[in-house]
Formats: sequence, structure tokens, C-alpha cells
Amino acid sequence: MLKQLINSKMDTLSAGQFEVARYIIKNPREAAFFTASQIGEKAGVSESTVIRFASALGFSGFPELRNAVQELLMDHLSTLERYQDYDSSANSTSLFEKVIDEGLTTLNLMRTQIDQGALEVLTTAIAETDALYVIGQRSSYSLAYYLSYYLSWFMPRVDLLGVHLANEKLSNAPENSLALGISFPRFSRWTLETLVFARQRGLATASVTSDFNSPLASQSDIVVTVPWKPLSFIDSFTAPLCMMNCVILGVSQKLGGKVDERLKDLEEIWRETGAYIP
Amino acid sequence: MLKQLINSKMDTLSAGQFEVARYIIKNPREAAFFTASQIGEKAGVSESTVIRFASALGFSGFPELRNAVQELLMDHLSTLERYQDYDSSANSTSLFEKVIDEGLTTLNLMRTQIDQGALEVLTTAIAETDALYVIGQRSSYSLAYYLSYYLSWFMPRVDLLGVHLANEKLSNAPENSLALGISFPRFSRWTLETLVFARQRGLATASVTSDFNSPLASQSDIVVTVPWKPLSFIDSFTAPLCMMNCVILGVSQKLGGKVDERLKDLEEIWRETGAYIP
DNA sequence: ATTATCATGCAGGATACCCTGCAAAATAAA
DNA sequence: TTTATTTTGCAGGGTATCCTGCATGATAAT
Repeated sequence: MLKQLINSKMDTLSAGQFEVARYIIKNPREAAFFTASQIGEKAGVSESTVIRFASALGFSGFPELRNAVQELLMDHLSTLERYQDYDSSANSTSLFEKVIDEGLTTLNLMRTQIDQGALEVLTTAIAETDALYVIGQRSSYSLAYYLSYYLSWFMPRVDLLGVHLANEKLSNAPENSLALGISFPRFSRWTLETLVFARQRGLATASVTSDFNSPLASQSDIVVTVPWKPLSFIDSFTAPLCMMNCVILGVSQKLGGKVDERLKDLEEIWRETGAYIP
Repeated sequence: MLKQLINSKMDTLSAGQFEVARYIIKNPREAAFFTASQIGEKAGVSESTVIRFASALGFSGFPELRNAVQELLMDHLSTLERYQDYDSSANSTSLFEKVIDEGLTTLNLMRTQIDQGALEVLTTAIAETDALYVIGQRSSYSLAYYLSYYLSWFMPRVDLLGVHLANEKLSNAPENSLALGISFPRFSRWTLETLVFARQRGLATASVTSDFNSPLASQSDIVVTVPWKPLSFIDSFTAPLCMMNCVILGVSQKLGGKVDERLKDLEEIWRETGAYIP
């Protein structure tokens, strides 16, 4: 196998050749298709060094090395295909599969990029605040609703702000309150303005948004970002909704036993009022 | 995508070019690395025919075609790696990672279990209906809102039913109307009752729900299921929200050019009213 | 500090590959 | 059957890529 071959020769390689080796091992799928000079550029060495690296490994020339990298890649591919059986004819993926794939991609991205520290700070702040004001409009309203719906189960003062009484409510907020804005590109003007108003009135502010360049970010004491990718003309809130789950469960964890008690009470209430089908 | 491109040009291809197309579709992983003459040999035609095939598809030359084949392969590879990645990380430690993993698991499940036929029927029905009534309460309200928000962009009669006027509106629905119920365990009583009422009044009914044993299923002409997993005490709507994306984009696809026109109009309106931050 | 060894990049030649004009062959039309 | 059209392969030119001799610069040893 190529990786073993490279490893075995590793200590006989020069500095430049080492760079080439490192690049190929790290980016086999690029290297498999690149020319010698392209690899050289990427690795920061000349074309010659790449070709000499091929000889140093015992190949008769660079093309042979490239073939080896391609085999490496194809081996990898068939290994993966053994797990996931893949129907090449069905590869003309349908719209629906593409949508799901997009969700998987962003969720995966979220898992690697998630700032657990910020999320920790946010959930703690929510758990400790006297009153929470959730601000979200247009498509983000679905997220804001979802969050405030569940938080209301065990937090007495969660307010999902609408356009009618937002400023009136914020101006009358208790001392230790938190305003949480939720917005993704194209950022809703109303959401930003309401968050700004909250901050002006002395409330702590937080935001769940796409990135740190978001207009909400500069207005927020706490910022939690979610990788976000537009999907055709819609926003694709798959990952943001998952983030809401994180927030809800994070807060409930902070609140500990109180939540269990509340859930028991709620069960009783739902039973009595017949909210759910038995 | 390359396969679609080839398919679309299939009937304009000559016999020799057809052989080339067949070979590339059947052996993309060989074709990705071969030269034009090698492919020609495998396909039983000359190098020239292969190169002319590339031009026939609209590429500027053979290298460009080969790049496209390589991308095809790499797309496939990264799709496979996505599943692999998250499988290996079943030992996620933090709460947040667990939540995201849960989302990935259900989404992955959804990808394998999705009934594209049912989804096709549902999106067609929505695209063709005169009026759509969306029924969702409690946590599912966020999904119902999200769906009706986007559908309202290009469908004139989308009604997100609330508890106040649901039956009044349904009893006054136009001839060719569709009622769509969204509910997951613990099924909201109101949602079911409203859907039943709609059916009694002669409306076509559809539902997006957890499975075929759902009380909504037996009341619906069209049933679309989403794998669903409770997450602690909450519902975790990551996968269902992704399903809403499928529905929205599916409907927009059915409506075709109308959607583009509407989006242009909306852009203008948003600009004039300053809905979004520029 | 000096020398020897080695690695590196450059330049130019060699090679493999790609492209296109042309004639022959195949196919379709008359 | 003849003619027109299309398709094909071949040949040659053009280009990108690869290879190697040589001078320069870096490193190590003396």
C-alpha cells in the first residue's frame, strides 16, 4: 500500500520531498488528479522535486506514482461501498435525496464547527434569566416558536415577541432579562431593530445566527452560530432546528430536577384536558 | 450532473459516441483516470470519437469531460464518507454532540426509508390544489408554520389554521381543496379532529406523520411518513423539518416557471418595504 | 573558514496527449 | 443504383506534461 511505502521511506526523504509526501497523504483525492507541477505548487516546491519524490519511492516516473494514488483512492472507495451498498443506476439522485443530503452535510458541518463554549454560556444564561424574550420573524419565526414552545414547559417567563407588542413588552422587562434574536441571511430588519431596542433598554442580548458577520452578532453579548446553507430559494433550517434542540436540552440540563417535576405536572394537565390522543 | 447531461443528449449521439457514453456511465471510476485513447480502446472506437463526444456534450475539450467524470466520482466518495464519519463517532461525549448525532441518525434513516412515490403524490396534489389548509398544533405548529410560510410565497391560497376559525374556514373551502395535517406522537387531539372534520366536509386530506399507525394516517388520502425519534422529552424535529424542505422544493419544482416569476416580484416587494437588511 | 555533499529550481529537450483536416467508409435519401 | 449526408479513423500539428543536466544555494563535516 502506498501509505506504508511512503512511511517506510520517510526518513530517507529530503525536506522538500517530505512536504510532497505530507501533501499527498493529506489530500489524496486532489493529488490523484493533479499534474506534477500542480502538486508542487500546492506543496510549495518545484515540479522537479515532485518528480524526484516519485523516483525516491521507487517508481519509474511520476505517472506511476499518480496511478498509485489513484488506486489508493479507489481502494478507499470500494471499502466504503462495502458498507453502504450503492446502486450506480440510482445515482441520478432525486430532488428529495439532494435535500436530505444537504441536511446531512450541514449537520455534519455543525458537529465539527459547533462552539460548545458559547452554547454552554447561552444555555446557562437562559436557565438563570428571570425572563426570556425570543425574537424571530419570517422563516426564523418557526425556530423562535419551537424554542419558546418547549422552554415554556418549564420556564415561567418565556415571551415569543410578535410585531405588535415587542417594544412595549421589552420596555417593561424585569431587571435580569435576556433577549434572544434568531435570524439568518437575508436578515429580517425587524428582528435586528427589536434586538437593538432591547439592548438600549439595558437587557442582556444573545443571538443564534449564521456567523459572526451577522448584523445580530455585533449587538449581542452572546453569539451562537450555526452553519447555514441556502437550499434553492429557501433557508433550509434543518441544522438551525437541531441547534434549537441543543439549546432546549442544554437549558433543561442546567435546570436539573425542576424540569422533571414540571414534566410530571404537565402530564397530569394534558391528561385532564385531553390535549393528546391517549 | 453529468449523468443527466449525457441522458439529455443521448438521442443526438451517433452510434460510436453512444458506445463511449455507455462505457463512461458504466465505468466512471476507470474513465476518470483514462486518456481519450484508452477510453476509445475500451469502448471500441477511436480516440477521435471520444474527443468528439466531449464536444457533443458541450465541453470545450476532452480534459473538461474527464474533470466532470472525476467530480462525479468525488461527489460519490464524499457522500459515502459522510455516513462513515458519523457512524464512527457513536461515542460522542457531550450533550450537544449527542443531540446532533441524533439528528444525523434520523436524517440518515429518512434517506433510506423515504417513500419518494408518496412524496411525489403529495407535492403534486399541493401544486394542483385550489386551496391548501395546513393543520398543526403545539410543537408541530413550527413545522406547519414553516411550510405555509414558504408555500405562501408562490401559492395564493395557503391557510395555516389556528384553533379559532379552523372549522369555519374548512366548511367554506373551495371545491378542489386539500387539508394537510402535521402531527407526531403524542398526537394532538385538535389536529386529528380538525383533519377529520375536513374529510367529512369532502376535502381531500393528507398528512405528514411518524408512521402508518398514526391516527392521522387512517384519515388521509395521502400519507407521508418521517422517521421520528423522541429526544429526551422533546420531539426533535430535525428530520421532519428536512421533510418540509422536500415538500416545499418539490412543490416549487412542480409549479416550474411560475415560482421564478413570483420570486422576482417578491424581491421587488422586499426591497420596497425594507423587509430585509440590505 | 573551507570544503564536500546534497537538495533544489530552472531550462530545454523528450514524450505523451489532445485536437482537427481530410479522405474513406457507412448510412440515409432520392 | 446513385447521390447526399453523416460518421469514422488516420495522420499530422500543437500543446501540456514529464524528465534530466546543470548551476546555485543550503547544510554538514573537517
